[in-house]
Amino acid sequence: MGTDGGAGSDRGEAAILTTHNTFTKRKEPFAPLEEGTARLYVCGPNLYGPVHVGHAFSYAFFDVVRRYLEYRGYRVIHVQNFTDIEDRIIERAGREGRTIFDIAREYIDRFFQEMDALGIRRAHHYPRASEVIPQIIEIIQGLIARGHAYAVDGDVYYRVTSFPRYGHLSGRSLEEMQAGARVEPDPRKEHPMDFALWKTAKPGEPSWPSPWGPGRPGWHIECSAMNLQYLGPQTDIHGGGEDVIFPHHENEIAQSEAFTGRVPFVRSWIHNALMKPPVGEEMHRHLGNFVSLREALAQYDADSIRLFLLGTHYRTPLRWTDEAVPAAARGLDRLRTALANAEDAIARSSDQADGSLTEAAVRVRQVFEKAMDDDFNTPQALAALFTLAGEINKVADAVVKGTGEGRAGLWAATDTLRELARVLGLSLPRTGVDATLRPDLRALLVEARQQAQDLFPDAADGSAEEIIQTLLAGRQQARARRAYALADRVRARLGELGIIVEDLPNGARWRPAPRTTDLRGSSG
RNA sequence: GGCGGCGUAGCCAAGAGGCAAGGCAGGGGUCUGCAAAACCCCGACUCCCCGGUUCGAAUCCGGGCGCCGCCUCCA
Repeated sequence: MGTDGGAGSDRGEAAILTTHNTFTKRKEPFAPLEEGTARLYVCGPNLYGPVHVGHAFSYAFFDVVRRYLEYRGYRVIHVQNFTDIEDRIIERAGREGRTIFDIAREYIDRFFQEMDALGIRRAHHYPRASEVIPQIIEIIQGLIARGHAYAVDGDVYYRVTSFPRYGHLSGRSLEEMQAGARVEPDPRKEHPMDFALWKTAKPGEPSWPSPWGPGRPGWHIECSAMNLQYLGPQTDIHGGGEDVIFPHHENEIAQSEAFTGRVPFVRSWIHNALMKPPVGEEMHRHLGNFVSLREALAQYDADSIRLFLLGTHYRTPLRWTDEAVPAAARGLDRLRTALANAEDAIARSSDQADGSLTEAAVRVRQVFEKAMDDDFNTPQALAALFTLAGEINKVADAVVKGTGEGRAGLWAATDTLRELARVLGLSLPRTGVDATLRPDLRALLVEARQQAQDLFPDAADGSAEEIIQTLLAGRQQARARRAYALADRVRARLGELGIIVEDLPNGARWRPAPRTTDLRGSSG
């Protein structure tokens, strides 16, 4: 077995991926139920409002989990739910005179737009609670039949005392939970910790017909139904923020295992730590102190945000601040610059071999894999990338100075850097300029032509990139004539537009400045 | 009250018995018309504090101090 697509089979290493399992509180070797296939379920958002950077952290991390599993040769089946039936959405719908489906549609559209922008690969299935009502009813009926649930006045509750392992995931016993209970127990419940599987409809609320009368599902049951529907009775990895360990995931285990009889429901529970807001300790949508993903994307580019998010291990809390994120953006610039330096050096390098850099690429890949194998240690993996960038720069520097060569090694190293960065979801785009800058660039060109028409041809129809190239070419001639004032002025003006110009021995190079503020905003 | 976690350089952050990764910021130097980038050199005599175990502890044990999460909806 393991000859086709097993873990790391194409890497020749018998490395073992270990993941921290919340259920056992230990790191365990990743061993999927089905050889070569990884079933991944990630708890998705409640659609009552926009997602914030904390959600982005969770989804970006699990995106990396998926990418790494695929890098390791697994076929991944990735499912993420949308909660479109829940108290807050219903409340909001009532307040705004809309349907819950209307609200859900708005935020699903927005969700995809923002996730795409962040470079998060789409899951294979995005079931919504409202789409699995028949499966939910079937599960509830099964639970009643097996004595794990009971109906009262149109509500159905899960009987926690019927499930001996209840509390294991969150590490507490029924007695402990009762001691800390902060809500008045519903007298109709057999046990205070019994939770709702089905809620009878209140006037004006959306409802579905059921054997217990019109009503709607409780929150936890949707995920049990979706798992069963899309991944089967057992899943390899089930993830989410650590705030949903209890009661959500605890209840999922109780429902799913009691219904299917298959244990464990999930082989490895993975929970990310929560992100803190710039000020305060908890970032919550209902507290109103969150940084929305939309705001974040307006201010920073996707790679910078990802680099920031992955710079802390996923089980360590991190804080979104106006110092830390720009610092990550500048760090990202170092990675991009290394690639640009390598390309520049390759262009002027003639020989074929450079053993040291080729070896460095192999070594860095090993370090990267070792880090990722150890419970997705992205900070260490990132450090490996920076090490490789440094090695690339050294060789590129030597090539430029004429003291070294290394075309083959530079190729190998840049390929490796790009490939491993992609596993972390970093796209490291070569360049690229905001198309909305074109009018400003045009104006700058017109201004330059007024100074020296012979140096700057009128690129009236050119794209933003072409205008930049025209400006740089003219500037180069100006420099050749020692017209430094003009050359420096063009460079400074480009700088104001977020275009950094670097004069290299063989010509000028440009790149977008690390985006640490909203260039379109008032601060720019 | 119960369960769990955290405290490492100016900032962010890995490491979990054997010379304290990496990034950002900072200082000096090389290169450059200048700038930028890159390269070279420099930074915790020490990992919240106090004890203990050990040849050896940031890492293990005990006790403090400070901060936080969950126990109710939350990624």
